[in-house]
Amino acid sequence: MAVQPIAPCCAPVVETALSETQAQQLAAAFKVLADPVRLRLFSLVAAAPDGEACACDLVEPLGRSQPTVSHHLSVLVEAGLLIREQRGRWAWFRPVPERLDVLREALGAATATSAT
Amino acid sequence: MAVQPIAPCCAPVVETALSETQAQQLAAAFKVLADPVRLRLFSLVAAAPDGEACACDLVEPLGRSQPTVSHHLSVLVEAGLLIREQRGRWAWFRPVPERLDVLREALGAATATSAT
DNA sequence: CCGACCCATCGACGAAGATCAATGCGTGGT
DNA sequence: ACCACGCATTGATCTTCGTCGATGGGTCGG
Repeated sequence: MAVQPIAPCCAPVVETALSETQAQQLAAAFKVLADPVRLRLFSLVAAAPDGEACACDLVEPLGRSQPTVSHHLSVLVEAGLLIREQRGRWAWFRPVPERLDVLREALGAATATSAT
Repeated sequence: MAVQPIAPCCAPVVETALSETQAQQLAAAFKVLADPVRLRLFSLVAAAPDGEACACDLVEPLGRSQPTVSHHLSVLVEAGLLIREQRGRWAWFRPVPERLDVLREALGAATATSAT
């Protein structure tokens, strides 16, 4: 997918208009999460009991082929959302939830729901 | 793009693993924002001085053709991020920032940056 | 009325991406 | 050494999506 690490790029979208460059970076970041397989992969790893997961345990629950899962894992690693660690013949993945902060900040502050 | 309104679907991605249906809904929501033109459109409308913007003022700053801008505006409206109001021959758009709350919540709570 | 204007829709084209079968490359057990 | 295993890479296919030119439907001014 030609992915780049998710990096802070801009003030909240609701406050100031984005430049073309800022919009491209933000869109690329959202594009990483704009796929159900990648979302499930990240959530599987992030919700794993030990804070890490083996690739061998990720293929079956997704119902996709092994190359497809490997591809999506690479995208997540390149985006900085996952860290890959090789242990013998197994590849283990740990989440980097701080990378999500960039996107959350770009979405702006939470809207007051029941304020007067 | 065959868009559906952005709606709450799931707990934060870092806490519990997403089901296939939840992942599809979330991915669809992120896909709406995974385009630089749509991001700039939304930010232009959201940052407009009067809280609304005319479509006639959105074509030129984006550098895209009028049909393209109209298409992206439709996607944003179908997703519930913008509201379209027709006034004579002009189409005015207002942002619905609350729709972003769903995505922010799905990203989970903010990560403590300098906490001890 | 008639023409200018704004905008949505249609049809088509090209680029990007998701997917899989086949293959290659390490690693570890026997 | 050899083979089984786990995973990445390649090549190819099919779908999705962004884009634009052309067109059509309303709306306003003269």
